[in-house]
Amino acid sequence: MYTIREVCEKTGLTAHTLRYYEKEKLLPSVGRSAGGFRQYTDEDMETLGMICCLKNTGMSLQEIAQFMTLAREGDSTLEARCEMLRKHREAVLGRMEEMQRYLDKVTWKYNFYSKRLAEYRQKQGE
Amino acid sequence: MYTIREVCEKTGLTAHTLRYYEKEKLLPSVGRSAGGFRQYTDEDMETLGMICCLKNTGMSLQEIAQFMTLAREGDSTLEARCEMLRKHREAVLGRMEEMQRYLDKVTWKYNFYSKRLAEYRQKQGE
DNA sequence: ATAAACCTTAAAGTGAACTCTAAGTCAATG
DNA sequence: CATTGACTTAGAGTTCACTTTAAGGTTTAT
Repeated sequence: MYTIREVCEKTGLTAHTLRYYEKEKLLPSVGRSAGGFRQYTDEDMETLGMICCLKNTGMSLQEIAQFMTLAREGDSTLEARCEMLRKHREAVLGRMEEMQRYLDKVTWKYNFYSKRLAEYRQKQGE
Repeated sequence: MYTIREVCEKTGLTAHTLRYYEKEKLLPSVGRSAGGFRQYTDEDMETLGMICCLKNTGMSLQEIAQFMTLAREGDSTLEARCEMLRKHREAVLGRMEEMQRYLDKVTWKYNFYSKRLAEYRQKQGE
């Protein structure tokens, strides 16, 4: 069991964000201590890992909430979830190819600027 | 010379967005026809290409505006621009490595779900 | 010459994802 | 047992990147 503070440290999310994710149904309702404090289980941590993975590959919180809601409904939603992951994986692959192309352009520009800068310094030194 | 419409078609940006970018100093002030309509030059198109490249690799519009403003100030800002590109390139590389790690996780999850789905269907069929 | 399509502006509105505030409760330490 | 600091809530506010609106001027086709 982890306190919200410990979960913040482990995930890099703020306490505000964790409560927000719970409100938005990304996480199931987290268990509470006698005093009403949140107590995150290892399973919650697993779910959070998946949330971060999906979020950081560009899935919207809304879609993540949808996925997580399906996950809580059991095996009858396996097909729908499988399909969501398939599509998402395709999207990520496409995004990475695009990024690679843009990266090449950034690299080219950087090299171009480096050369121009060297020339400029040459001229200044004369 | 291109009308705003032609530029929209070439870049995939809307006319609203193009005017917005100009207002935010991403583009220099674009030339106008007698009637006051924007006329984009090939140089403007080049700049737009760079803007899209930087934007699509995660640079904020604010930073792009900064970069473009420096570019208009001439060679004395070469060093600053070079440094911006170097840092941005690093960030993009880091982002891509992260994406790759997350992609592996998504792929793993997808395969896991596919297997579970096959098992589930097996059971249903019995 | 007039209608339809396209252009202009400033400014308000939108949606996503937080982020902060206020007012109060709980837990650990001197 | 009181104080300090972490936790609770609902709800308002912020930032980014557009996106739409309102009110009007321009161009092109008939």
